[in-house]
Amino acid sequence: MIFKVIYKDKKPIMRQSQLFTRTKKEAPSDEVAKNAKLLIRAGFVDKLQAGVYTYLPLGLRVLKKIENIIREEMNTVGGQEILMPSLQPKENWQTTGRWDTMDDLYKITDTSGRENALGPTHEEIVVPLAKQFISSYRDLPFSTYQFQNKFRMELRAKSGILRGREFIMKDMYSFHRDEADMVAFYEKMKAVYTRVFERVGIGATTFLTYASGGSFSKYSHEFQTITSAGEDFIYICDKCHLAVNKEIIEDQGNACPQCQSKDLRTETSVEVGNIFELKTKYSAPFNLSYKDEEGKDQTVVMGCYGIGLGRVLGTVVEVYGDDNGLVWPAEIAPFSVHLVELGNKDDKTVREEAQKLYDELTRDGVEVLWDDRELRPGEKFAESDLIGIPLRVVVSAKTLAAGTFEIKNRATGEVFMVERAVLLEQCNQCKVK
RNA sequence: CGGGGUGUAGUAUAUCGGUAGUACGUCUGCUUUGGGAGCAGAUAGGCCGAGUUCGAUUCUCGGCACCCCGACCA
Repeated sequence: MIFKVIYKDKKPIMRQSQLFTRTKKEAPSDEVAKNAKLLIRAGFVDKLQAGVYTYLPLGLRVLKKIENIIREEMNTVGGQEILMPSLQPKENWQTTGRWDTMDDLYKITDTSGRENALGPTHEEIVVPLAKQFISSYRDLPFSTYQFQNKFRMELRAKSGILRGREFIMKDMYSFHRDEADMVAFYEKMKAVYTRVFERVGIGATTFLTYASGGSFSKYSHEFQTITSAGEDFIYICDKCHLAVNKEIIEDQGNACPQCQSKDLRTETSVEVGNIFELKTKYSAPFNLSYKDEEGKDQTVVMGCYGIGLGRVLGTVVEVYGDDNGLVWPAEIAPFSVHLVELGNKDDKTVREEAQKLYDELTRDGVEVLWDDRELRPGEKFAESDLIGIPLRVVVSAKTLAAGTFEIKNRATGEVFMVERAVLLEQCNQCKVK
């Protein structure tokens, strides 16, 4: 009977009494990183071992929101989504030489003695793949991407979910006839990445960061988000909203590469995304080439573009989390509204009102987590703050008597009593389009 | 990988070379209901292995795990 009710609408469970996970009052004593403490306490993730995490229902919802934002943005530049395997033959890695040179490569041997790598990145797979479909300059350019679990044998996994041994990454690869075309695409990706981080909610604290390495444009680029949990140091030019890393400072003097200003401030930061001009580094060893207009063979020029989803999620927690718990930006919040019902066994009117509101909001497409449990108010409030949904709506005997609803903005802490019409408008505003 | 720290119940902790205690959680009952409640009862624990000892959770050695600093990080 219960199952019939739950699956009637083919929608995920959004009633908290049905959620199999639970929050904790205290974080595990060995966790220091804010993201790990809060995400574990709130029941968003579970640590299986160092650097290896399970995403629980609430955490997965956030991860999927981030994934969808990235997907939409990759599609704007014509990226075509695929999914490549984690299990990768040794031969591919020998072709590029990285079987022997990559220290953090997971190597596994099966019972027949066959050796494979667990993919830490996918150049070794995507290049032979592209080779099957590229023969002429007419086949270029194109780009393809995936969301996929990467494996890296970090000697020291750390900072909660910011540096894992297994993590989900969006990796995109672009294929071009020459460097000019690749660089043009690369420049587009800078804008695309900027938009991704804006939508995720960390636009103000994320900086395009110039690093050394890109010989064509003189620089390579990273996207760095300011947070005390960061492992990197960046030097920020607030005028241009960009930054340079330590290498550039050391090699080229401490000036902004755009406006030449020397008025730079230092911050610790996390690398949330990066873009690379691969050029022919991987296309050459695999002989990935095309015929130009004159029928001559030319080597394909490549770029690649990565974003670690878990790292982005963890960074958001580091940036916004407070003493009371998580605080989610609207676009990636697990739910838009936390409907907290302060009911009473003997009085069903609160339950009925909550049900009515829940039905109405969900019909409008608002994602609602409904706390329908019979617990004391303090516990429900504390837990609501911990979970960090942007808008909390309370339905109780008090609000019923007043003929209003109580709403609380998690980020600002502001509480208002509002009429039903205002409430519906507010809820619809924080709805994710 | 070098250095340091820590391993006691689901979580957080205490004590002790001599039968391991508390709080939260969970379960039962009653009370309570606007900021992680109260009473009563129940549940559940010494990372693994070796050594010293009459006896080890405690001391010693080894292993493993986790955390921190560093190195590393397409």
